[in-house]
Amino acid sequence: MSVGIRHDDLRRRNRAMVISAVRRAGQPSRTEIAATTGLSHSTISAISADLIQEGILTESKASEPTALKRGRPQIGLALNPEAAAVLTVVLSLNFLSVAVIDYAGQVIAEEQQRLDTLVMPREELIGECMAIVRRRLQDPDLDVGSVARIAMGIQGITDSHARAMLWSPITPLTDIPFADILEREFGIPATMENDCNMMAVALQWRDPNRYRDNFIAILLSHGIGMGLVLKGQLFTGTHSSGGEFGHMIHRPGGALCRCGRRGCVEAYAGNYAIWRSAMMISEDAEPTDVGDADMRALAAKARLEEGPEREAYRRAGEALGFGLGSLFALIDPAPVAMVGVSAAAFDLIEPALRKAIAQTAGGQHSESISFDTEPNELPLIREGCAMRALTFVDQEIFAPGVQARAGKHVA
Amino acid sequence: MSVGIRHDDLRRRNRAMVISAVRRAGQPSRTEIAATTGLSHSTISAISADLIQEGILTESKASEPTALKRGRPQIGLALNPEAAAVLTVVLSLNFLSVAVIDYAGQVIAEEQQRLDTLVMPREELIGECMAIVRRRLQDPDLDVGSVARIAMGIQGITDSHARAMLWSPITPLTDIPFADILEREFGIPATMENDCNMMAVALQWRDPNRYRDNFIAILLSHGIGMGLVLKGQLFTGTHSSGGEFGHMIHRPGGALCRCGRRGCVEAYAGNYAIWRSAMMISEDAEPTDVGDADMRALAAKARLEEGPEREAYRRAGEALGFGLGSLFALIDPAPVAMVGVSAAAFDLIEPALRKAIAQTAGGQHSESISFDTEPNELPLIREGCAMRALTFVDQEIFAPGVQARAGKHVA
DNA sequence: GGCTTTTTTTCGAGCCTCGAAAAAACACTG
DNA sequence: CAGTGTTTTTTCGAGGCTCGAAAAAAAGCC
Repeated sequence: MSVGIRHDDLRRRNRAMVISAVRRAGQPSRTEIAATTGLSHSTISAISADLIQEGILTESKASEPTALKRGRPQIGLALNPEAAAVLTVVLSLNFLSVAVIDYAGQVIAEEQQRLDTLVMPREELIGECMAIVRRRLQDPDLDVGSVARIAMGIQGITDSHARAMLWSPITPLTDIPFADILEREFGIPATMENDCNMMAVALQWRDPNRYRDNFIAILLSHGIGMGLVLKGQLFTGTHSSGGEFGHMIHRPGGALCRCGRRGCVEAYAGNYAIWRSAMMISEDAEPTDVGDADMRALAAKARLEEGPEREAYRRAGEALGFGLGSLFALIDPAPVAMVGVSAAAFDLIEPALRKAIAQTAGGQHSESISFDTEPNELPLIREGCAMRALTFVDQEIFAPGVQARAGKHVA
Repeated sequence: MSVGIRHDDLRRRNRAMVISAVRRAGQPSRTEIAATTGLSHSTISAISADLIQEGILTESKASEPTALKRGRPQIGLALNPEAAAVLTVVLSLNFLSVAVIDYAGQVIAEEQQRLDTLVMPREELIGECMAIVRRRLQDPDLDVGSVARIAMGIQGITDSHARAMLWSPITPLTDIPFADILEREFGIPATMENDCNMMAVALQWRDPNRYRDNFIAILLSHGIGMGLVLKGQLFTGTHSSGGEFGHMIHRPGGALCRCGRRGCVEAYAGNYAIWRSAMMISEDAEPTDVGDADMRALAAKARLEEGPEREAYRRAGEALGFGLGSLFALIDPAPVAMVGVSAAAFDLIEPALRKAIAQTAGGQHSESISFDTEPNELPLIREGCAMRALTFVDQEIFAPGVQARAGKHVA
């Protein structure tokens, strides 16, 4: 059962609330924070005084474009960029990218690198990841002590505690506990996040109006992934990162999927599946890697004329539509963001997708379901990792406060 | 954004925690409560003194079979049965059943009635429901003032706020706001709950070891319904009661479902679908009602010999298996309880079901997924309604406390 | 009957939030 | 430019809550 609320939890929670209000709103005044949190002005005043004194928040006087109003002007509160820093590591197919981000969310350094993820042996892959992180941490411009968190994102399945990569399409290797390895190597708390989950987190921050309580982010790439937010919270499985939308069964016993099973949504809508279908290769053929450029050429061809290419996208749309329909039967319809190379070909996918959804339980409001597309997943994943790490610092490091933290260290 | 924690929330939450600890544990001592809640002995002592003084809890001296131990014996705390009462109304096909339950969870009165739900006009159906409730409330043995909550359960789809029945297989009528009607009629707060959700709630109370954080209750009856508990919490859709497992798509464009669409899981696994298949009737045929006795006879025939009956159950198992597999792809595998008439025929369903699951993403641990069967859904639904209503009283009426409630009334 | 053990209550200290009032900081006005 | 009005922020005392330590209570044990 959930634990009771102790007296000191109260302050911790309300501090967390103030910090998150500032992170969300940009430069809210104390009065605005009081309004959104429902706490009294005196409480907000006391808490923000503490937070400023601890160097977590700053008063921003740079509110130049203030509308001239009577009365004492509001003082905007902002996150102090120097309060901390976080580091993001995004590992994708043949590509490794690292960024250092200040507490206010600005990128202050980054580094990228190509590497052959598909063939690298275990030690080498881990080694390269550690090396690039070490280079960034040794940057003389950076105060290493301020790096409070590392968030690593990867395509594939991670465990539900965000500690390890269990399986990934970008490497034959499995079960690499990246979070533990990073922590041991650098002594900085780390997590290993699923790419689609991070996309969802990023969308929530980018456009909180559209992506607030319930929405779906779908990665249309080599594989099909999903990040799901329900009731404002990231939905993860109980054992794994969950949301293996691509491996819902579209046609029992159907086309061969990369996962070895048959009839998965991905076996019709993944890049390799669209390619296989367009090239009139058997559905039983082993999945092959298809480059982004090839996919773009395929989409162009499909737009040009009727033919197997267009038919391939139609079938992808159908699979995605029935999959979404089944999902909507379970969770009610929600806005969908399509991300990845094939999202750029969403015009080819959409008609069949909508037609399929209309035939399912979720399709009652099929027209009202809205889709957004974003062809480039990498920036989203990094942004999601950054926000993940930053909110961790907010909630777990800064919210407890100095005396609480001091107490913990002693214990 | 979520609201800050005020000072008075603290007491409310901790009172709620103590009450729920007592409801869960039966007759825990103050020391046990302190251990499970993590609060100090002094706090538990203060809170329980209040609750006893308010007549919500009682000290139970009836701890006869206490193991003789040194030291001051523990005093068990129990719910005071007379603190309040709740009323459950379960409306199912041709059957209406009402029960009055005391605060400790014991049934103190009940009444049942047959009625032709399929053909009754709107006003008459509502009228019969109100009449049976009124009769129970007028029982001279009952203190009407103590009835604090009515929970109504129905087969079908309810809205996400548990206020109205949106659609049900037991009547052609739609959109009946039963909760509002009950509240207006009797002045007692009421809810309109989905049957499968209540089954899940009941299972959680009946066997908290097996059904704790993540599990699935599936109703195998005329239609196919599902109640889903994730992370210990009932999962409901954003608009409706959600979890329309029966209308996930099994075969795109396949058999005709009662809902008018094609290829739903229910169109292969609902009673009418099994019957249709066993009788070698076309998959395009309109669904017909099949009695429980007929279904039992069908199952007996299927057990006896190979033939279309056995094949029908096999196909039902396959549909359920692929549906569950897709579900498991999204939420990771969890224990499943099969409830309803066809759960008694689960021996006929299970082999094909397991075989299908094994071909899906969730099937990696296909053997480890365990199934339970319970042929009678009605007692479960009533029990779920009762617990729903009682925990509402716990959390929303008794937890705030008298002075808080007095304050509310004034405001 | 005194001692030990365990549970429960009591009591003062320390925090926290709140409301009211005061202070601060600005615009407007004549 | 001093006075007035307005809005934001801070200050201060009151009231509650939880906690730890100590005391009290209620048994068994010898």
